[in-house]
Amino acid sequence: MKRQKRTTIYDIALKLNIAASSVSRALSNSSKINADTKALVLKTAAEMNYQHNVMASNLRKGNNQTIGVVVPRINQNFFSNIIAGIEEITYDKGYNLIICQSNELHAREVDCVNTLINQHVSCIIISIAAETGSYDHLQQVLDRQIQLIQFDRVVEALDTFKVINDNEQASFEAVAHLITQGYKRIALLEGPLHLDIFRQRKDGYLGALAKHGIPVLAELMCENAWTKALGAEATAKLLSLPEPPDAIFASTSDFSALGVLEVATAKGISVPDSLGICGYSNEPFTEITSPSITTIDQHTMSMGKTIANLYFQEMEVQETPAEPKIVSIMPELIIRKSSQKKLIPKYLSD
Amino acid sequence: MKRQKRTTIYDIALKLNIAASSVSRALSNSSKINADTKALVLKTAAEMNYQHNVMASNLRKGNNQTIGVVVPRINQNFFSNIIAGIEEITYDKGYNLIICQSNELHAREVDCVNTLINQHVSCIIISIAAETGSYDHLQQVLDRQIQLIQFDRVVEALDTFKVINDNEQASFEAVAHLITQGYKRIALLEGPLHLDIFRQRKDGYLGALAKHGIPVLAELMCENAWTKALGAEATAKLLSLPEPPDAIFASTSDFSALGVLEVATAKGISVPDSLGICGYSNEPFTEITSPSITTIDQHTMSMGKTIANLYFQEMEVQETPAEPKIVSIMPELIIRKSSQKKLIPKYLSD
DNA sequence: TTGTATGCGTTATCAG
DNA sequence: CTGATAACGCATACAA
Repeated sequence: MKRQKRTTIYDIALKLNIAASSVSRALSNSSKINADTKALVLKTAAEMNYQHNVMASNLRKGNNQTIGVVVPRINQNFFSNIIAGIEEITYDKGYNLIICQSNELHAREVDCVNTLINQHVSCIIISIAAETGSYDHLQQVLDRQIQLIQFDRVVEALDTFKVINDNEQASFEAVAHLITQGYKRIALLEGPLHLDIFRQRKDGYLGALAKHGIPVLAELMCENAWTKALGAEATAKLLSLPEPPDAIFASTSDFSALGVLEVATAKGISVPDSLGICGYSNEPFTEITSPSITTIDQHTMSMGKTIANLYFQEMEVQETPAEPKIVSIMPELIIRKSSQKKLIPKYLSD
Repeated sequence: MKRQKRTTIYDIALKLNIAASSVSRALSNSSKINADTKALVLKTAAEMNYQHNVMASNLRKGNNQTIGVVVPRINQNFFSNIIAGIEEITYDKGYNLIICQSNELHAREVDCVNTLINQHVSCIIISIAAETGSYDHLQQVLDRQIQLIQFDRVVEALDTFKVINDNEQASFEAVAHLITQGYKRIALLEGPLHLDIFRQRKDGYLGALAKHGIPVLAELMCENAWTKALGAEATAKLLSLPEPPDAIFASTSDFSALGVLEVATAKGISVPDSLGICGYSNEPFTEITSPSITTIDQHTMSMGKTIANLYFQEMEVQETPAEPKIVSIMPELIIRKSSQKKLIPKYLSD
């Protein structure tokens, strides 16, 4: 079965015995068109089941009302919320969203970016994959005059718009909170340090310890503990140290914090009394573990909106190339039970 | 700053002093081209930083390697997993994915579908919004010869490809399991019954009761209890009945099951001993509540892959319009602690 | 306000 | 195998 020919503006023009350009003007709501002709065209278009061809229109106009998004994984709370936020705004602006996932693989990320370049999207919004690699593909985007916004996991060296969380400050506050609660040997679960976000979180941790005059102990810092399994593994090691920590800041994610909690529970170590825990991300489940897990909310949905708004406010019309801007969003420490030691009243502890 | 002109096949043709059509053939890997010219073109294209213009190509070819997806919410585990699954396949096939969310609103869903029609996507994959409404917009899709796949929440009356879970069978098994565990008064939390999936789940519930000769009691069936809050509310009512239920099947979602659990815990009712609970969806958190929640896994990721494969295997090339097909995926009952009553040994209970 | 003519970047057709 | 040319559907500069 052959695909049926679609109605074009020429078909309408023919039927009404007017010029195609008039039809075009009527449909695009131009000011230079008689109200009556416009009404007639609209009516006829509806009757003829006319559907605007965006591809042709975009080709002619040379711009494509489409934004590409590349994330490591679509089905991860953090990212799906951000995408939802972005979509909320772009939908209102009549833009489309093309979504790709890199699966944390650099090669695939490059592929996705190339696809989006081929599509001539107006803007690419990206959070880079964990796998290390060069950043030529992002430079390509800039070279081709396509707008680029990095978020969360950004390449600092590249001079682009960026929307990030203030990871360092958030981590600082989390660790300061643990210290205030009376924890003294605070361990850190780290993510891959070639990603800035994890370095920043580590800096926050170090800063808080320094501020409170607590010594930094190498044995309490575990590299690459960024999944539930790896978090559990690291915790098992930490808890069997001669002098185990009395708190663990799982700076990588709530999943690793969950790993911590499970190991502690299995070993009969009471949380928060003997071990304080703080995660990162405010995954829905942190609220319902027992005890509930203290964590950091990254305001993901609004982060997505911020990203999209950045494009529409500063980049959509680029008379002069807008000066790249870094927007920092302040995450929020959500204090729950896993970090609230039953404080010994002052008069007793003195 | 003006947007710099992009390199086109004409630029390449000019430089090499050959025809544009030859360049096109070389780039599209045609067979009717000399290997040497082809190599030369490819080399020159790379040097000139040529980038294929998909918009122009699609316009000319009249087909668009793009698939549109419309879901109620992107940031919902079930949907984001399905999208991830779809993307996995479409990526391999070189297709793009345009994603929209209806926010459960009918008007917005219609809007999304129209946008996708305007984009002339090859296929629309949709799970309809909860809000009731007409289905003209879906009929439109069919009328315009655009492939349509419905999944999960489908309009049965429309003769399209469908990928669904066997909700009835899954619910049947869940309730049968509760009965086997010794629960005798099993309540049902229902979703909006104009959505087939919720009707099917109810049918499964009724079927299991019938099979085991358990009377159906209207007072144990709660309509519209499909969020955590509504589930909690319904549970409070159920538990204050003169003869309260001894198990609750939250057929709507794990969130409502969580509502059940929280109310029960607050009232000091022991789960699973005095109250059995079964949810639906296998949200990550069901594993870590205490007690963990028995639920139904819908194999979402593979469901997404099934959907995409359906398109590529049966619909991409449509010599004759393919006969719509319904693919049913069998969900899996995940038995956890919330439904495992400590059975009283036979010799004591007799 | 309306019509005419042209081009956006490709690819398909046809003749060579 | 290669080149010339038309066409995909639309929007715009220009003329009327």
